[in-house]
Amino acid sequence: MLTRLVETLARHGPLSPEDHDAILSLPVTSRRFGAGDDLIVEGDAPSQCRVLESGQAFRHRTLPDGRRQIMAFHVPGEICDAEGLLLTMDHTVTALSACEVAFVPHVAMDAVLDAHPRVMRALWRSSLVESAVSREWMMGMGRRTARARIAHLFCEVFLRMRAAGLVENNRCRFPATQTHLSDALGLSVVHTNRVLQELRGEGLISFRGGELNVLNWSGLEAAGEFEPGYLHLNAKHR
Amino acid sequence: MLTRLVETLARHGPLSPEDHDAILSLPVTSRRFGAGDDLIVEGDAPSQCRVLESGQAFRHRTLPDGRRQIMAFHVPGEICDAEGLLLTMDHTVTALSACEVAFVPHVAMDAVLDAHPRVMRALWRSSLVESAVSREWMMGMGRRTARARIAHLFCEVFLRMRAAGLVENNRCRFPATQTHLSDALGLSVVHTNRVLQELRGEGLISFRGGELNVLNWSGLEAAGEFEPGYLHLNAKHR
DNA sequence: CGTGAACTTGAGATTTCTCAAGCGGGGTGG
DNA sequence: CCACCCCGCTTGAGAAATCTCAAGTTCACG
Repeated sequence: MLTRLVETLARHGPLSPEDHDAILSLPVTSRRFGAGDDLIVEGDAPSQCRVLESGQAFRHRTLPDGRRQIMAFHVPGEICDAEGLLLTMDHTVTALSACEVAFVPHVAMDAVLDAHPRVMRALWRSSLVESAVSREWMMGMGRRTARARIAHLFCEVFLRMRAAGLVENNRCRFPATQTHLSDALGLSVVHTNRVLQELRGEGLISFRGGELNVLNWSGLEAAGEFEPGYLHLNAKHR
Repeated sequence: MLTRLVETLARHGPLSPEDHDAILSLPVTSRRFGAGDDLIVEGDAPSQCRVLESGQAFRHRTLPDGRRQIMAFHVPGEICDAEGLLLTMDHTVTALSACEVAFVPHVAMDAVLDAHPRVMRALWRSSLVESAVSREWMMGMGRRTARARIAHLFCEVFLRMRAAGLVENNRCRFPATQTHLSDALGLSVVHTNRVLQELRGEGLISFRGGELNVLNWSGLEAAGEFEPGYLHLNAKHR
């Protein structure tokens, strides 16, 4: 069941065969969600972990008057409410596309984590990488132009999807609307739309039908001032 | 030595007496830094943890052309390079004020973490709270006005300093310059200055001589659309 | 008393926003 | 099978927040 999760965790730290087995024998129930369904909402104190087996999701929070901020996108293989193990949810996670989600009871997860320090470390490391991604988003929202922010986001999603083995021919699924992009980047939809046209016009990307197609990687990287280090993708585990 | 760290970790999870002892008997060397000194810089793969025993610090990254983004402020008691245990540093941490920093070798720390799952969890939880703070900053930079962002930052620093026992008479140390504030909030110094005058003019705060004085808490909260939940300060551990 | 960093102020320039409206395709009820 | 509707995308145009440039002031410190 959780093979995708094992792959993801293994990318975050060396796991022994026993660690593998422990994860794979975790009790799981699987459930499907449609695009736009909430996987978990602000204020919840969950008793299960949600693992994204397939599909994409996003974290977000909405202010009373409707202003929304998207804080992260999730790619298959990731636990999208890991903080729920230790904290009450302070934001909502919603399906961006149709998703298959594996539910793992916290009690079982806790037992594995306490008995297998390497697994806990791997999960911890994955939260640390998420933090690094957040910081990079801050860099963008605080100090980059709309154009760079959009290009940067595309670079990031593309690389993370590739790491999950979900890029083919420089294409990957990314069914975000322009409203999603705007809310992720702190822009208005109108402006996002205009900048998107610019990027398309320059032949850097195509972005239609829920699919991102990178036509000119180095151009896109340059436009986004993108440096992949913060994703810690290939770093040997330390 | 590490009593402050123990306090901080204990706020993040129940620790047994043995856990306490394990932390307190960690080997430590202490060092002083002046304001503006780097505690650790981007690209480092440290072999020690840095614990802020006193003073404040901030995380930041600077783009080639000089645009700087501050991603977090640190308050005494926090480990300011916890991610260094598992990751190469992707940003720099610099002293905001004069600091006293305790250095703990990773080998020793690792041993304690593996032998004491509750300690690892507490440390992990503290990274998760840092993430929550990052998300709140994103909310601000993406969707709040300059005024709300500044007020919000003051609320946050004030509450975190209070949690560390460092507020007296509604005052706490916060020796950030207006340039620091600007770089943390994604604003220009000029604009920061003007908004600051506004907040002062309304009698919400005073902010001089490296000291923050909250004159009207509820007014400041309102101006910042501040809701303290994301700090997870009083939450019972889960 | 000189110097530099931090803070202030003025004023014009930009980016980005808001409001408003039109377009287009897919999905649905009649 | 068609008409309608809604959501997402696009465009236009004026408005607002914020930025940049430039210069002056203040204050702590040597």
